[in-house]
Amino acid sequence: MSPHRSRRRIPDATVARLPIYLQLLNEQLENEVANISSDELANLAAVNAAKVRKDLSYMGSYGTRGVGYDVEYLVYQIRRELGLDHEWRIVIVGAGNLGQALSGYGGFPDRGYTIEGVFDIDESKLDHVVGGVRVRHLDDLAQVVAQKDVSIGVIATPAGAAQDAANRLIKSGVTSILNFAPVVVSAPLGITVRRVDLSVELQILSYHEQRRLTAASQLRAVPAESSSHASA
Amino acid sequence: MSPHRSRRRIPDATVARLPIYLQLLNEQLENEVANISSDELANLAAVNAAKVRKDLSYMGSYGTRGVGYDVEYLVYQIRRELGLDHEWRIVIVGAGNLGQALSGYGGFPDRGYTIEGVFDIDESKLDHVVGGVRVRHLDDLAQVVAQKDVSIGVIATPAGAAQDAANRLIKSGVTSILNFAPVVVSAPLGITVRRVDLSVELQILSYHEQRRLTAASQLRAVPAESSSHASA
DNA sequence: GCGACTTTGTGAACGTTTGCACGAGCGACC
DNA sequence: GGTCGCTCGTGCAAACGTTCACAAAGTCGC
Repeated sequence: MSPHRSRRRIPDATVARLPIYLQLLNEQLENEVANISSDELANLAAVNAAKVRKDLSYMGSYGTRGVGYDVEYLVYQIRRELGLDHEWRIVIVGAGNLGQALSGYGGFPDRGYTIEGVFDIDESKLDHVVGGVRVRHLDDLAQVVAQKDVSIGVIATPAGAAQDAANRLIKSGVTSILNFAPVVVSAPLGITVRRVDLSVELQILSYHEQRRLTAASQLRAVPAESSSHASA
Repeated sequence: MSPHRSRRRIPDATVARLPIYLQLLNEQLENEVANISSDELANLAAVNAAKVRKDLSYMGSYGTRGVGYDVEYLVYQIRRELGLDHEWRIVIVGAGNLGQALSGYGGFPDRGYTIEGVFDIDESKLDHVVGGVRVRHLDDLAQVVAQKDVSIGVIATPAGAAQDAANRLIKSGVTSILNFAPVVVSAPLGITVRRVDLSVELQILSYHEQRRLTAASQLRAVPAESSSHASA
């Protein structure tokens, strides 16, 4: 079977960078750039060139020495490795501001994610159309998940409703959950849960900002340590 | 001056976890839990207890052996370390779905972030009130930043407008930027930029999902490797 | 005040990630 | 077809992060 699937395991740190490379490479394609060196890509992504090469080498990717990488082929390879070469069907629970922002987020359909439904329990939100999808009652979740064979659920509810949303998603048969609510939801083994808290990033940012301020006021006249972090 | 500021540098990995501990501890406070052990906190955060202790020890925190940590004091310490013990004034550029979601995001004011303005160039969005703040024209950005002494800018524009937004923010005097647009924005040294791409997380999730699927179909009858990742 | 028990704080071992440095392969040009 | 210059792929060492394991330091009951 599958002659070229799933090679050696790719390090988590690398997996986290692949989507960024992918995006940058897509931009290059739009600008009709056919070829790119690890050094150029590294500059775009604000990382080290050796890291780029090592990351790409995990995919068994072949660049050409003396030349660089074929952008189109690289895009193809990264997409395949991330599983973006087939369609992912997702549902969003919570049709508030965040749920609406996510439904309308262009990055999703672009990358092969189809939003099969947006759900809420608030009567006043039902039947509104957000991002081209009609908001349905949460009670219809299981049916849609089963019928459309949805494997990923996105939680965009307030904190208090997140665990319930997770339970319903899991019961419906979803196996991966992306949780935007600012709580830790628990799930049985075998369910992958990732958490994104918008305010966490802000807190990390203000930590660095604060650090810079106190450093500046304490170590006056000492040259500032290198700042300008980029990417996450 | 300042008898107890800025001790040894805290590892990035720890800084990224502190906001999560903080949130969990706040929940405990609401439930009138006055004391917590590293083991309990570790369970809540889905991490290892030794990691919790080490993380907390970087702050010079003192738990009590045989008892645990005083929740309230821990909250105080983490807040101070993250710089949440004073007010941060932020502005949001982009009043689309995401900008609105962010303005309305409860987690911000809760943690000492004040939204001083939401800006857009789309005439049709001006003067709408989102999250209690009136949308103003981007041309007013510099004035507000200067007047209110804003130090953090959030970019919630479409990809194409992000770099311009960043330039304007930097020119206005903002020193830290949180970028939600799916592009890498460049900034001079000394400006801290963090990037959050909502679709990156989804791609990491689908990578794992895909991996699980192919593993299941290839290594049938081999017990599944431990899954259920938690947190980011 | 003492012994049993609990939980912290941290040294040391281990694993992962990064970055350097350099050999190897490719294209271009003479 | 040989030489030169460029860029990949990767072994290795250093940096960083995680986990174990245990002494130290506390509580509690008697």
